[in-house]
Amino acid sequence: MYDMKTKTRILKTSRALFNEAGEAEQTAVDIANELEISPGNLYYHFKGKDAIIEALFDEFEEEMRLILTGSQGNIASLEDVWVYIYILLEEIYDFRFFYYNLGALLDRYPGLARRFRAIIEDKKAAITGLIDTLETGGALDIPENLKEALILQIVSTATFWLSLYQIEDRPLEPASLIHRTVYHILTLLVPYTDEAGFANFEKFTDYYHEALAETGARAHPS
Amino acid sequence: MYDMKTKTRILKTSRALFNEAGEAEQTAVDIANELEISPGNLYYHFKGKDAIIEALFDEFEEEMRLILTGSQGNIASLEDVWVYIYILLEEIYDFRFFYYNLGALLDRYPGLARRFRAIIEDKKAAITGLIDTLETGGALDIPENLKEALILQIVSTATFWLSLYQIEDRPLEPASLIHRTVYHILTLLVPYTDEAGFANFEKFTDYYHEALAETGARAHPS
DNA sequence: GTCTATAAATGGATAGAC
DNA sequence: GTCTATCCATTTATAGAC
Repeated sequence: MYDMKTKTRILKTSRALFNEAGEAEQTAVDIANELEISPGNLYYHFKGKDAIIEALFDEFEEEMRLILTGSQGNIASLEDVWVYIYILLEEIYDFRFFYYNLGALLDRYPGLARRFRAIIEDKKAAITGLIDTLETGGALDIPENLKEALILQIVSTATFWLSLYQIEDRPLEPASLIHRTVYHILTLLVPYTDEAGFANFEKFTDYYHEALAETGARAHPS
Repeated sequence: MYDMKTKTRILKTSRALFNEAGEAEQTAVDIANELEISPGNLYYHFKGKDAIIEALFDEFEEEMRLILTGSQGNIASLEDVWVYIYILLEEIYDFRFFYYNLGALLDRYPGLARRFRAIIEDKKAAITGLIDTLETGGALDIPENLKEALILQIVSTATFWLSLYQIEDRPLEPASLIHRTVYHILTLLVPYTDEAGFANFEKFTDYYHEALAETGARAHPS
């Protein structure tokens, strides 16, 4: 931390602060205090909180693009889907403050709205590609008139899962949270798998419950 | 409008303002201006914006409870489900500003968070009851190990649908928006219906496309 | 109940010394 | 690059007259 450039430290600390305590709650001065630098110094590096958020979005956008436009050609089974979705959700978790405040944020920074929309489109394309691959490989068979809605459903879940857990307010470890959501998404595909795929899914169910148990959470509220 | 008590007018106008331009953007003075009363007068009736929001939530909570805990015993077909979900989403639409800013809002008013969570629980119970009724009637058959996830999926969609369309940013008439979402939710049930149910669903598909056409929107982006 | 006027508080932003 | 000091703008909130 000590050898980082101030500009880098500002981004790192801001992100942590936003994720933990909410973006809307943090002022420029708060960030400066957390870093133990003066507000003046902060403003020397970034023209206010807006500029910091834009820079953070740059980072987020780049990493999302890497995941979403990377080759999904080698995904052949539900196991592979599991891993892929896990990685996607993990990345979202690292920038979760964007998702907590989405509405307010896109209102305040219209430039971001356009770019965020583009990420959603990439997500849609990635999921579509993934499903097509699975269908070609014979692991899945989805009626044509349901496919579009199913894809939208998956994209939607992969976008708003954090909001749902935020409301539920049962604090879960990040890993459980993500496991649970991946499980949830795979659930959507199960009706369209063959017998083998269904058997596989049962395995995932076990894995999911184990993962929850490991981190001290429970699959079902008491 | 002229014969309404000022207190009522404040609530009515605030809600409209919040829904149209975002809650975070409106100050107490903005609301007073819109009503053409003085800020002092506004503060006489409500101890600031917080008090207004709480009063609006009171209204929302009551109407949601009426819908969610009302008798769903007479729901026997997918058609009935369609109507029921439509009414639910319509109510949410009337208080949509709560949903745009959900994260920030629940952070700012922790008291609201508890109550909002209770509404989600009611939603979950209502959907569960509805599905049980359909299963008893023979219209649906859902594998036991998928049921919980399916219910959560429906609740989640019925909560975050507006956020999704907000991002998509294709301004739709409220009616199309709601139609589309109901269609979307029913899609989740289709894999578990019998042949008759599936045929019925095709009819809904047509209805859905007609509804979109009527309001000048398109089912698919060009 | 409603107004005008004004105080108090907060957060955003910059100038100038080091 | 970094600090201190300060200013400006916005929003909240209240006092006191009508």
